[in-house]
Amino acid sequence: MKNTHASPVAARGPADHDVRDQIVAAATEHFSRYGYEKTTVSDLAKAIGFSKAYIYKFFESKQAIGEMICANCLREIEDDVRAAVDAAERPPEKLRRMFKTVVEASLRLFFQDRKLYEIAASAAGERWQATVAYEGRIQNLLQDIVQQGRLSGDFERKTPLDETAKAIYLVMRPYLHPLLLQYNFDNTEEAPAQLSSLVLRSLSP
Amino acid sequence: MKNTHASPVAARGPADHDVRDQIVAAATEHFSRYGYEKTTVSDLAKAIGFSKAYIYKFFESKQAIGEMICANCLREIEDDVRAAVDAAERPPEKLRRMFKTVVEASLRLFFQDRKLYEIAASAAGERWQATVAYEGRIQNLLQDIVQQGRLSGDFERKTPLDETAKAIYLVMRPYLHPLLLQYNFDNTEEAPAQLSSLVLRSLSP
DNA sequence: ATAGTGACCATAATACACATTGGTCACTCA
DNA sequence: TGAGTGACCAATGTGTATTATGGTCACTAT
Repeated sequence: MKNTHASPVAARGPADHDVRDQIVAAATEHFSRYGYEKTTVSDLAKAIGFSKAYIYKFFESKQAIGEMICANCLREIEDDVRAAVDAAERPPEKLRRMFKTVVEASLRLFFQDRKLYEIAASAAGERWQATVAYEGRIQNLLQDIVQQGRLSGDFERKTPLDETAKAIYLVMRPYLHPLLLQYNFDNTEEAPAQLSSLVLRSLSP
Repeated sequence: MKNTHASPVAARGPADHDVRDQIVAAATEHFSRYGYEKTTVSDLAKAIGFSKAYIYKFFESKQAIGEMICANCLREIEDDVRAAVDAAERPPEKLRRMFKTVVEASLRLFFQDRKLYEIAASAAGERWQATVAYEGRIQNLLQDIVQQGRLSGDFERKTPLDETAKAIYLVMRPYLHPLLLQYNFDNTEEAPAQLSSLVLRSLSP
């Protein structure tokens, strides 16, 4: 069953409830083992020992469950990236690490949890909230790094900050957007380094 | 009928023959009106008043015909781009024009001859020779511009030429690769200008 | 009121018989 | 000899009847 439309997604029922967590746990398990499409809501219901109808007390739709799982995946990537960025001293190195790590983490998700990657990919294709938000946060992170670099004197200050950040984001996008990454496998080896270098050259004061 | 494999494509029979041209003409007509998939080889045969079998004296496969048409489309884009590049005086402006024109021309193909665009897209997805060659030529054009810029003193000379050209190509790729362009519609307005600026900043001596 | 469900519906997925299509080859006719 | 073809095959695509699935709701038991 297809799910082609853009998505305002809302949770439903008690936000903090044991059953909600059970559902998420079961969904993570099933989605990653059998895939999003092949898992039915009834499967999840069976797994937690409740009826299908009860699940809909907590989630508005199957997609909403998918969003949750997808958001978790993306958050893991994001955590990796933030850790890598924090670990680096100076902004230029932060930027390099960010690019490198986001590609590595995305690829790891792709090859290790391919089934979960499929969710992320279709989420990106259908513009689920989870990915839109993720992209926004990555963009912010990027802007922060550029800003830091300006303050530290590592980066130029003439170009408008948001424009610069946006442009850099456009450079990275093909490698962090799950749907696009697929088409860039050939370049995942060298692209992060080469593009980081290019971007850093463009940032030099 | 699907065509999923990579493609060594060869022409067949007499290279320069009236019937070959007729086939190409009929294919251009039919592909752009009804689409590649919906056009059968028999349709083309009927259109030129020969039997289907005769067509295979000139083309190894239906895909080979598609490649021909696709190559023509890509050549049109390329011609546009080269014209725009030639019209610009200095290398920085050449680069700006190149980026802008390749996006415009690709979008024009997309909206004007959507059916032909579909060929280009699947050609890109399946790595037909036509697109591989096209990408290669674009990459060369890019390298030429960078080289000119170095000679004229507009661009820096420290970074290895091929590496620089490759990196810039990676920046442009999402907008000239027909398959990828689809995912970047949101950015086709500002991306060429913003990314050109970024690239040019990275090239400044 | 709260926790939980079976029965139900519209739509989407599947399965399968049947029709098309890409591609080949032995063949004809001039 | 070479331009041109009808008949044929395996494989893919298509129409359709059937099943499975997402989602809702009135309802029960506590």
